[in-house]
Amino acid sequence: MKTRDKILLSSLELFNEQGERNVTTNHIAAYLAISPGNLYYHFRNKSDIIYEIFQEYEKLVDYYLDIPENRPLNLDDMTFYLESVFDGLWSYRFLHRDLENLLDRDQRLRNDYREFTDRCLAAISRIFEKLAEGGVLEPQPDTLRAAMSLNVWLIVTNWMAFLKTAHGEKASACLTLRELKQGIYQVLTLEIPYVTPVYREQVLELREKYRPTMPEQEGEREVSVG
Amino acid sequence: MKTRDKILLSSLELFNEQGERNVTTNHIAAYLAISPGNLYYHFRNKSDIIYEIFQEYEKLVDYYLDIPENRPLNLDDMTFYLESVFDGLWSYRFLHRDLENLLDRDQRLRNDYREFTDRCLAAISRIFEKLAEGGVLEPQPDTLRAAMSLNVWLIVTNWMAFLKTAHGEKASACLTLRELKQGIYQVLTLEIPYVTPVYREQVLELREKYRPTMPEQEGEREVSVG
DNA sequence: GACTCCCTAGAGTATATACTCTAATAATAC
DNA sequence: GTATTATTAGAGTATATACTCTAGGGAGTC
Repeated sequence: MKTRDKILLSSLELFNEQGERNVTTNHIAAYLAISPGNLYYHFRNKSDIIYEIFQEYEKLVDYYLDIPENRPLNLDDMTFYLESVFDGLWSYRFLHRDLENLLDRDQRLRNDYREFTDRCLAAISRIFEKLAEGGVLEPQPDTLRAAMSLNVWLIVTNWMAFLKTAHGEKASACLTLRELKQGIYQVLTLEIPYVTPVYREQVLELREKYRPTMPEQEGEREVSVG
Repeated sequence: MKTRDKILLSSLELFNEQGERNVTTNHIAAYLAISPGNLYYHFRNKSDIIYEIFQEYEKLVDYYLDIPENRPLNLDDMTFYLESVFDGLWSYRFLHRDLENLLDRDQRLRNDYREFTDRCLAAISRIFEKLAEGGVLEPQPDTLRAAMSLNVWLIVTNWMAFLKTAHGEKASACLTLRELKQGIYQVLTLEIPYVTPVYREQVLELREKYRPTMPEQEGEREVSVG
């Protein structure tokens, strides 16, 4: 693998594990056993590394959120979207951790992220619309659907932060993809009232699959996640 | 005012405006026109300042979220809770910005925050319960109510972050309390399906008050907030 | 061999940041 | 007044971090 790609890959890995703030360019170089000079030969600065990783993330999510125009959506589609989005979040989880600081430091990123958000919100809304076409959800007026989509976005993008802050320990390491996907339970909770009677049972069943299992057997404490 | 209190006050102000990461102890001292030595005479380190500010925040929110046990809750109560909570968020908004890093750097804060979250979630759930008693909301099973409360928490605590990232410009400064309170619109959106028919109209009316006004007259772009 | 181009090493730098140390000054107690 | 304590100034430090600069190796081409 090319050094440049190694840098991107390792940066992502380190950022995800330790947070961007705690990973310096020198750390990345040391981790790869290359010199700082080498790293800076491939990237002008740290921001450029982050920006490039963000672009990968953007591509991935855009790919996931591609919505077929020729047919309505069903429950399987919804499951796929939810699973995919949380997979993406997991793979690039550092981005949503220190987002505000990242955006403050890089205007390109700020603009791109804003547009990215808009695209995602539009996609979520469109998914709701097509789920209604497919008879899974009750149809809703545009404004309500938009507000709901925004709520979904808020839950999806911040579920991980909640998990990390709700943990007692450092939590950076001990978070799992499985836990993350309990966010799907939360999203489905939001949707329940809008599910058509025909699909109600199925959705509730699907939701159960993501129900948080009380994690700590020590009986110490439980996050009251329902 | 005592120097110690001035430090706390100015720190809060600077943290809110520029983010904790961007405000050094030297900045705080310079802002107050005191020496670094003086600052460190009053506080052992930066973490202690943050921790003390957090404790104020905790007290404030705990005070707001005190729930009368002798009567059910009505719509005015709900409005009060929402308004108060967003006021509190506004006053201490830096805390929710870089929370993960703050918690990583201070174990006390981590523990306290975890308990704080639990208390808030319990309070939200209790409010829903009492709103049901008051006939405002339909009663819900415990698990659903818990999951809903968590969704409310996610929306409330992350609405500001969304606003900041959705803005095109640096946004640190140009965010207003008024905009922040559009978060109430989002929370009420979540509650709509559970409002009893008797109160439906009133809640929708209340919600309208917080509807985001399309902000930029330049016709440039609009955050699709419904 | 010499030239070029891509890549790499590694010492080095400017700046920042959290924090320390000493000495002096103001406030208070006796 | 004097002793004691609380407060303050301000220079200074250790460490970190993002980044630079120079020198050179290796591979391909002529």
